[in-house]
Amino acid sequence: MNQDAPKPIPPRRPLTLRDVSEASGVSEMTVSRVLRNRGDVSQATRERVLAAAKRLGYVPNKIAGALASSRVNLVAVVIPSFSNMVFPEVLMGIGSVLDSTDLQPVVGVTHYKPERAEKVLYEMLSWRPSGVIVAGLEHTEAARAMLSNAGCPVVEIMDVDGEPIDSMVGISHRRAGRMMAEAIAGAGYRNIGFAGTKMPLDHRARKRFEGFTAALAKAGLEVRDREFYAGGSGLAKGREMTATMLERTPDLDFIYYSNDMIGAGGMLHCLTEGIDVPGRIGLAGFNALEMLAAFPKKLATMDACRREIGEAAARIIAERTASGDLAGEGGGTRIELEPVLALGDTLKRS
Amino acid sequence: MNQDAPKPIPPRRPLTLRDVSEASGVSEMTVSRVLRNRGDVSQATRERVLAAAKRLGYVPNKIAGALASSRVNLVAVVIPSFSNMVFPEVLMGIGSVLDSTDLQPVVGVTHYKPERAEKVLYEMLSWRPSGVIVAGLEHTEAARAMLSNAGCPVVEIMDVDGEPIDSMVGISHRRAGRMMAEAIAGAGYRNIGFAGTKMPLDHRARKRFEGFTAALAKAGLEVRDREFYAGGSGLAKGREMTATMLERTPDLDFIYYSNDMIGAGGMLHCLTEGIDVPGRIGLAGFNALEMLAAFPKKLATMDACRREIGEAAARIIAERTASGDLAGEGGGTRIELEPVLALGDTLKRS
DNA sequence: ATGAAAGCGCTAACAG
DNA sequence: CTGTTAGCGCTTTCAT
Repeated sequence: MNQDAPKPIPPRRPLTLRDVSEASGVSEMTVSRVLRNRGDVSQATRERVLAAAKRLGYVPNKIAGALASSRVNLVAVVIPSFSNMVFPEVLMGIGSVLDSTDLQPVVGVTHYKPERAEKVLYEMLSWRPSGVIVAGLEHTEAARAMLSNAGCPVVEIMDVDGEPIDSMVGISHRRAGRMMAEAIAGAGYRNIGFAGTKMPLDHRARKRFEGFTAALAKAGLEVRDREFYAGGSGLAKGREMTATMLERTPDLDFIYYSNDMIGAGGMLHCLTEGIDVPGRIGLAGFNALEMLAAFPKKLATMDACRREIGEAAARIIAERTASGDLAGEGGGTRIELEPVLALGDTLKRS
Repeated sequence: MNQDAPKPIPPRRPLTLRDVSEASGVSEMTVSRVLRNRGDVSQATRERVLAAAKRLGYVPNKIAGALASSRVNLVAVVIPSFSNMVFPEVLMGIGSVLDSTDLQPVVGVTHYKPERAEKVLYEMLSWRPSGVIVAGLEHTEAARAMLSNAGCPVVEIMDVDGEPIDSMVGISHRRAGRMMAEAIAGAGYRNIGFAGTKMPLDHRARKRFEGFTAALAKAGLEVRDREFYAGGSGLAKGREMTATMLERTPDLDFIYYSNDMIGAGGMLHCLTEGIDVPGRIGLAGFNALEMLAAFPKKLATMDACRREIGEAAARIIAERTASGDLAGEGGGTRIELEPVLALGDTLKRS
């Protein structure tokens, strides 16, 4: 074997800076500088070190680095679920912004359970992240205490109906519900049903519903029928629920769905049953899933600005991290995005 | 204010074990023992410590803990994308298994770019995770080197057409493509088209296509037309591509789609255009998305066992971590799952 | 059952 | 430009 081209030797124990130092004949400190592109190092030394590190297959130990520097390039992201497309889209927004920094998102999932949220948060904060992005404004007392003392920027996302701990980015779900109710009532629908998820802990869905009923009340209307589901495919459930409601309350002339998946399912039901939409019955969902564009009829919906929310939240963390403003001296940023109504083909123009 | 119920004082600097030690009058070491449920500590001391920790709002510093113990409860998960439902489902499988351990998944996304995969991997390995789960068997040389030397269990998932570095869990995409081709040819279709994503780096899609064409060839057939797309909503793209192909090659009697979203789009196109499916033309997708169940017609598809793959991979990591078998003395586990064909309503029974 | 001492692998701060 | 010296906050190990 050619001695001038030594093969990397698979290490038994993880390599340390010291190994690279010895292999390159340069002090640990200088190796550290080269590897982090910090300070002035001569081109010659730099190359020697890089060559040695590469040949050995050295991967720095961020744990030690983080402990020594008390800097951690992790951003904790706490979301309730992966299952519908809404949070993946928020994550994509976060990722697209953080990709151009050296920050890295770390995701924790709570399944809409406050006690899990507490645990996930505790776990993540114990890694001393550079920032926290958490869905929603409602937290247990313990979670709120942890967030207040996190010692890093905290951005609560999705919702702006409440007081943030630090910063918040989102839409007003009450307003979203209200806007939809006004559009529906304004278009002349009178016998309105609601289909949603069986989730007392989905505060945003609850707020939309509250805004919805409040605005209906103002128009002298109330929800004529409602149906809730848990688990399973949204699309299929939407079909079932729609069938159920139309049978139970035949004179319904509108159904407001708490998300686009069940809304699209309801629309499919009407299409296959030959029910005239939006004449005989109008339909609307929530989220503005891209998917809707492909259906024969476009469901009325409302854009929740998911990607933008992720981007804005990540930007807040990135900026505060860059400026070293850990405590949020500025008093925290508040960004309310505008949910945009899309009438589509399932809500009569008023 | 009641002096017996002192309020937690928001700390300027993160609290340390020492703070809890001083507040409780117990040595740091004992505090550490209590907080980790390790060793014997008297009930009285335990309570004092717990009370102090809670009152102060102490959150342990895992960075220091990990450095001292060289134990990290993180599992690195490297996936190409969040955008379709396939990887979120894998993540749910992983999560469901790790939730009952003290391991925590950390997700990195590569966007199907080898150079990003390398960077993400380097970044994650530098946190010395307890295990790595990475999608696919194809890696750059550098990535392969890092994985080989990771010093922890490495599970390559989704695909089994190749040699794993350590363990692998997945299906054979070549075989999946072959099975579908056999079903299609067996049902009597002869003018077969293919619609897929413009992704030379999606090796699994490529392997399915290879298996597909190989099996067609064996039946004396070849792909009559093909169409590729990039980006955008799958559903909408599926419609467009289908329209395009049917115009260009009117005698097509089957289209095989590389995923269910575009397949469902194609099906919607046929439904709205009144094209007889599966008589005039047959359709099939891939993934067995739950969503398909809600459409008026069920698309023929193949289950890629996404959730099961996630679960099995997580189980391998969890077991190896529990048994301390970091190096994979057992030689690595190989699990090939069986993709299940679902004919649905869009592929004639043979 | 509890404590004291010695690092884990790296980086900040300072010295040359 | 490069090296030296102290820790970072915790856990391991060994006393007591």
